[in-house]
Amino acid sequence: MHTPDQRFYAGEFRHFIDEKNRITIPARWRRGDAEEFIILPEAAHQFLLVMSPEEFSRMSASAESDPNVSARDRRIFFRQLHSRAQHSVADKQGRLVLPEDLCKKVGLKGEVVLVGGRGRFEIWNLQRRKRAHEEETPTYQHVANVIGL
Amino acid sequence: MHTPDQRFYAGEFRHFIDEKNRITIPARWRRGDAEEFIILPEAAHQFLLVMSPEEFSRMSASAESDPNVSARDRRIFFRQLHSRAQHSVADKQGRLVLPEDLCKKVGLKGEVVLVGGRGRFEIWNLQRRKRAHEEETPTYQHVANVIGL
DNA sequence: CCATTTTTCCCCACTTTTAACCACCTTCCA
DNA sequence: TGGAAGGTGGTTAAAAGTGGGGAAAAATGG
Repeated sequence: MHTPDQRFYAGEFRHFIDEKNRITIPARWRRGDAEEFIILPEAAHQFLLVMSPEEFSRMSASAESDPNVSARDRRIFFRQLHSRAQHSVADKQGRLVLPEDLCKKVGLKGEVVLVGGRGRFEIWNLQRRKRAHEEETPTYQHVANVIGL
Repeated sequence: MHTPDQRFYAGEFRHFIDEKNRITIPARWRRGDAEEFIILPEAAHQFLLVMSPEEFSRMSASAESDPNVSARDRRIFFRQLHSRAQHSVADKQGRLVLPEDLCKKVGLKGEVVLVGGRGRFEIWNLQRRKRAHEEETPTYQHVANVIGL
């Protein structure tokens, strides 16, 4: 249930993107020096998705095999997917350089929120995150009730 | 029926959260040094839930497979779940640092109540716990009667 | 192909926060 | 009644987060 590269990002952190578009990855989320990441904007440009290359591969593989997607759609999807994704390596201080264009797309500047999500994490604009979180809360509470959390 | 990491927390303890948001885990509940825990607020922000990463995984797995939850709701649920949960490790004295924001959410400060509950335990605000306990007592007694306890 | 400008990235430095460690007091039990 | 264990408080050293300078690399233009 826990492969070696299977990361687990949990919690929420507020950090700053500096003048050089660098953002510190929470220390608890780091595994070692010069960690590699794939960065891509979420489909609706609501936030940035960050994950390891392995997680990216897993995600791609699952898209590859989904029976609900036609071969044609799949081809188009992968073309866009790989053009949107960017590769980045953390520096010795554990910071990631976020590509300027991706930041613009999802409205990232100054203080942002890093949100853990299993094998990946998200980077959100502060206000947008607040709104989305509030919108999702009723659903969360509903499911929590159902499963008896 | 008892896997190695399957814990059983029983009883109720009154402890103090200090200036640094540390709380001592009851000695009887400790298993070893540097024990790991996942901390998350209960859905209605009534108290904090504390459990081992294994217990957290089990709980996640049960949500994963529940047939009463739609795929969409499930996705939202997991997003929120992982953003709310925080990872923490006990120090050599058996104390846990509780994240400030989580304490605020459920109104924890100074003296609190630790309540055992199967594989996890709860941390309550004193008054709130008292009220909730009184409200739940009739139900408890009713069921106890039914099952002949 | 070389010179110049721009960008990237590596490293150092500072401040704040975290966590490791030590010390004390109280309680429980032999 | 003394020793050990449990709970709490505080000090100090380490780590985390942030900012910035300068070398290396890349892009640009003649």
